[in-house]
Amino acid sequence: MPWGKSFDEEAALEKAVQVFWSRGFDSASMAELIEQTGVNRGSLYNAFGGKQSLFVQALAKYDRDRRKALLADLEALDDPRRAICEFFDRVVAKTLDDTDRKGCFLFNTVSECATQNEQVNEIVANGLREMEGFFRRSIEVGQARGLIRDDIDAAAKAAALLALSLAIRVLGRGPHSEETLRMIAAEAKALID
Amino acid sequence: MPWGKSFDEEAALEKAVQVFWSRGFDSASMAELIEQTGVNRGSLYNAFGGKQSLFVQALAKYDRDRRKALLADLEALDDPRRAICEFFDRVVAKTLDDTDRKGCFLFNTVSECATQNEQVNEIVANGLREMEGFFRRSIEVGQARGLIRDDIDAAAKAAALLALSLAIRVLGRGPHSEETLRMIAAEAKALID
DNA sequence: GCTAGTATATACCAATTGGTACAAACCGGC
DNA sequence: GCCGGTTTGTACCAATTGGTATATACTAGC
Repeated sequence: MPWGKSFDEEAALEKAVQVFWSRGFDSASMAELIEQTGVNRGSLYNAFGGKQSLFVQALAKYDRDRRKALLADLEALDDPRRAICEFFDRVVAKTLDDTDRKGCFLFNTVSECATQNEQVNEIVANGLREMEGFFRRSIEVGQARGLIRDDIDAAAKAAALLALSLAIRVLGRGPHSEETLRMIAAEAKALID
Repeated sequence: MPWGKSFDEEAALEKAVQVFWSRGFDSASMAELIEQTGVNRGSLYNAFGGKQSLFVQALAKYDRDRRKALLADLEALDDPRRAICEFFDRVVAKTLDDTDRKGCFLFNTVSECATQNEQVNEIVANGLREMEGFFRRSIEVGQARGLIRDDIDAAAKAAALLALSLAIRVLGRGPHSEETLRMIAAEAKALID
């Protein structure tokens, strides 16, 4: 094996992320993927396999680079209450910034799960599970440190927080008022008061 | 005009609702629409116009037959607290029943708004607005009757309730546990305690 | 400079996309 | 039984779909 691939696979995959993120699996076309990645048709198929396989890798990259990274960031604060508040501040900010209304790739894909393969379902399920886990852990740690009231049900609140963050991201894709999104975020924070 | 249409336009439209509901606009094909409605290609185009126009009419029918009807039903209870609880009980029940994971046609369409025309955006915006209005009105009436605490912000809670119902419906389309959905519904009810 | 693996451009494929055209069968009012 | 509009079946359209094939150009190690 004299030498390896030469084009930037990671950069191409990132472009693919953008396409699938804004269009979803079905509506994204290989033509657009090829155009946006700038990679030749044959090379794309050779490097990533078909459309399905490319989608899985794109979703996995998004999950790794964005979702995992964000949660790690917030957990590193080592301040559970602030982590949750910051989470919602960032969600709202990202949503308001999101001029082309792509929303969240992971949340968008939840709606496509029924028509997707097992790998996609695995990534989505794991992503949601870990987000819920982040909320639950934050609450429990907060309670252990006496920063959060002890009588709240961490698991229940975690589910509600996941739900509210998903709703902000989805509503952000449609007709919405900034005020509504902010109110939802405020209610989320109020859940752990 | 000697005589009118002969096939059942309403029944055909209901079939179209089912197709768009489960597939979304992009992924639904005219071939499937024609097959499922049982109406001939030419007749379909003649009666409803193109795909876009058919989608608008299908979404409008869903909005009218399902969303509007449900809210009217609940408001007729004339018991705001029970109306909200019943709303979430029904949302969870429908979601658990939803074996093909179609979710809610209106909520699904929120995610497609960016690529849809003004009429679709209008229906979605109005639907969300009226749902939020239903929650807010219920809370305010409850407060006026002394059934709901007076110190809660009706507008803020209404936004949160809308968000939670949307989240239940969306999460129901992906990998989820019944327990999670029930917890979210319980948290929704707890918001007005 | 040869070689082996890679990238590119292009042509090609069958199938499907949304949409149109049209002739024939159908039907109620006259 | 004729008439006007409807429904139907079918053929057809250009464009696009995801995917494959191939011939050529490229590049690094030998």
